[in-house]
Amino acid sequence: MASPSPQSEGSSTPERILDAAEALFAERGFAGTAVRDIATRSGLNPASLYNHFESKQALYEAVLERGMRPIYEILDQAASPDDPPDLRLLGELTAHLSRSPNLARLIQHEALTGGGHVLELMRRWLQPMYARATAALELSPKLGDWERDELPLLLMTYHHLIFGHFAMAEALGQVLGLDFLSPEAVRRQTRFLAKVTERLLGADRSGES
Amino acid sequence: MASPSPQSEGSSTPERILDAAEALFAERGFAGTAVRDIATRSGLNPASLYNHFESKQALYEAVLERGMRPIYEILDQAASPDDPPDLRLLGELTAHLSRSPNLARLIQHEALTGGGHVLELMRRWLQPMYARATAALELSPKLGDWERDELPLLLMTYHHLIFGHFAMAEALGQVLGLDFLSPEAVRRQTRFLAKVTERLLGADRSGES
Amino acid sequence: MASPSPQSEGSSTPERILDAAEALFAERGFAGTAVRDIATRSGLNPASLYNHFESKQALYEAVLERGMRPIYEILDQAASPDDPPDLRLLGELTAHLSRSPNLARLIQHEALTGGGHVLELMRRWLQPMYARATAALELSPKLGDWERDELPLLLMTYHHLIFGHFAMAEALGQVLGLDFLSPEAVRRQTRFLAKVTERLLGADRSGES
Amino acid sequence: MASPSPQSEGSSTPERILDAAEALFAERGFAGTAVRDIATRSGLNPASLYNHFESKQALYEAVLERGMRPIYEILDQAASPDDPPDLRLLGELTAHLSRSPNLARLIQHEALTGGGHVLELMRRWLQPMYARATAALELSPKLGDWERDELPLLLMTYHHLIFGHFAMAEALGQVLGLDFLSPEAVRRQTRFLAKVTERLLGADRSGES
DNA sequence: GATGAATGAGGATTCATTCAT
DNA sequence: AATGAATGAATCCTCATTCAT
Repeated sequence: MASPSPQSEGSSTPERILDAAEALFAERGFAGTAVRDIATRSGLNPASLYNHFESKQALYEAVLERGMRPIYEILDQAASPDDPPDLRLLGELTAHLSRSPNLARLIQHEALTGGGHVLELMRRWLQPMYARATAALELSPKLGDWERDELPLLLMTYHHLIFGHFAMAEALGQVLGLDFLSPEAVRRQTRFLAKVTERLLGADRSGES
Repeated sequence: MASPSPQSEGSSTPERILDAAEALFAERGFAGTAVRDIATRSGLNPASLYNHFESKQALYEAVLERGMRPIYEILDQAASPDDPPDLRLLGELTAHLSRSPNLARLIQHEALTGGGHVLELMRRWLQPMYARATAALELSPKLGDWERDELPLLLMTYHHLIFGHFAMAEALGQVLGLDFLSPEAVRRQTRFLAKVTERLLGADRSGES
Repeated sequence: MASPSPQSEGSSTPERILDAAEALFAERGFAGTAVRDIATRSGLNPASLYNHFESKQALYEAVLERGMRPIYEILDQAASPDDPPDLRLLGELTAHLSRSPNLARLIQHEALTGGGHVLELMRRWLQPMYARATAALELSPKLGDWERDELPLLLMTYHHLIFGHFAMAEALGQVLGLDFLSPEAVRRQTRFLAKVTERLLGADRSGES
Repeated sequence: MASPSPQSEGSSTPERILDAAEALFAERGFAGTAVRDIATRSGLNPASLYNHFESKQALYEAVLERGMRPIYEILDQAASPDDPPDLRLLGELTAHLSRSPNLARLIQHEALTGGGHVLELMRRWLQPMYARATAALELSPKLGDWERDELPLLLMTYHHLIFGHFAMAEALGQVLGLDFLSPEAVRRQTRFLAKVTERLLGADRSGES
């Protein structure tokens, strides 16, 4: 059910474990993933895994931490008051997630099972993420015709278009017979995001973007 | 961890089981839900549950079946060549899901764990759903400036704005301190959808909406 | 390592489990006893055991509870201000423990590992036991030449002569090649206790015994 | 759960290990003690421990050996035909055990779990100990009114009053709110032993005390 | 002598499921 | 239709021990 992954050859043991865990947690969720499978995929005995991580839960959090850090950094540096919702930011996020779609699935799993043992992580990660995003949005030029209480909805829309998109990319791709992760598809999604942004927030309808 | 739900008092035993299962599957996913907890929440002994459903898997599918039928029907009757992506359809879906947000979470769980023992269900439910929606979209008047290969992206966007929205409503509501399920919030979301639709697909840029 | 015990045939399942557990806990202590061995000795699958007791710890406490109750009752009814430390009490305790020497070992295990997860039980059982015993002792006629702060030492002496004796009976019996549990040996120990009591607390040195 | 003990600073590594092991074995018994905890308490990695002792079992036996030697020597040199059961012997044992109460607990653990992998040790240590003690007792002057088959019972009594006393000192002290290990308490126990001996074996009933 | 990493065996416990009542 | 009791398989994790460094 889980054979040693080829990509993680030269890396350190903890990294191999994190890779294996990330893939399986993303695919099956926390409860659906057996420690034994993570171990097998890392080429280890399950017991060895506990030399590197204290528990399944701790491993899960390490996976999340490692995955979230770059996203956090992208959000951090992107507090610039540029173009509408910061097309550069959207582009970078899209690029990053297209490279590690597991991450998007992990985050969506988190969001779905919210109430449980991970709500703290949501508080720790998602909330500041939204705080920053809100701040960025408010600096955006043309918010004219959105009500203040529609802002969170706009934000969620972007959340869906980025995280939701890549979280469902693989599954939906299979069902629809498409590939949402090819470089071309990623370019298309980036272009799509720009177009959507232009229409939702963008330049005055009479002028150019 | 799971006490008998008050709302399902007068209903039949299978319905009480389905209610309990729906809530727990939505909250914790398939793997994260224990049959014993479903039984407890239904006021039953775990063994009794097997008088009504053949297995956990069968119960899960029954939950999905029961939940999906009304959605399927909404989609069915809404193949009318009306206004942009059929605002009435969007409104009905929104209304329905706001009443049973569990369903939205279930569907998103399905979408996330795609590969597994549920892919068949995705094929059975999601694919026709998308087929219908695509058909509906293509009948929409102003698709002028969207490329053909952007259509699935538009579709996904609507999927997110409907299913993703209500799937994350509870969790995100907690984190952001908002209530996305109040009647008022549902009205706002419906209005928001209309606005988004108007901008994405709607009225000629020179005319009115 | 543990074959179904013959003595516990007709009894109820929980009782069979308690019997098995008592024997093994007495022999090997809490940490040294495997749930699997208790199950085997009860003629059960380890999982079945959890239909009757919540955990190993809970089972252990049930064993202790069941074993302590009769002792507690003996102590209860023996608050009579009779002869020196109530020879009848000593006799009854001796008789009882000689019939279930496991109990004595269990109590000594408890006393030895004191600090741990069982200290609460010690507080619950041993302390009142000592309180009662102290009260009884103080009513004893000839305490003349014992200092007040020697009372606990006298108490401990009796604790040893009763509980310690039967706790070590089997092991020491093997080493010394004697049988401390035969009816005759029990009578001898009872006589011995009376003699010791006579000398330690008993009758005036000049008068009768 | 086990932090490096302060007292064993300057000592050699094997001694530090023996100290840690003695404390933990005394507290939790053999089965209840994890090699890892011994290592931690010795300030070592579990693996390092195996540079000094072949196995957990070997370490346990080394602890017992080290602890028993002085007792053995005390018993050895005390075969003198002095006063009733050799008050000096009792005093020395009491003094020694009050200084290392762990030892008393260890011995009682041994006595309790008799049947197992330690019975050989009992044979090796306890039996000669009793042999010597018996010899010593028989040289005692006033055994007049004890039957020959009561001798082992007298012996056990002394065993309890010495080993049992210090084995339970800490635990019982906590429950009763007393300190049985303070110098004063040790003096009191010594005095108590003398008094008991006087009454059980001592001076002619008609003469002086 | 010390250690980080590895492991097979076994630890307690939970799981979904069955069956006699 | 309901349940208490039973169970094999699997759960996460700890154990004592080994070995290359």
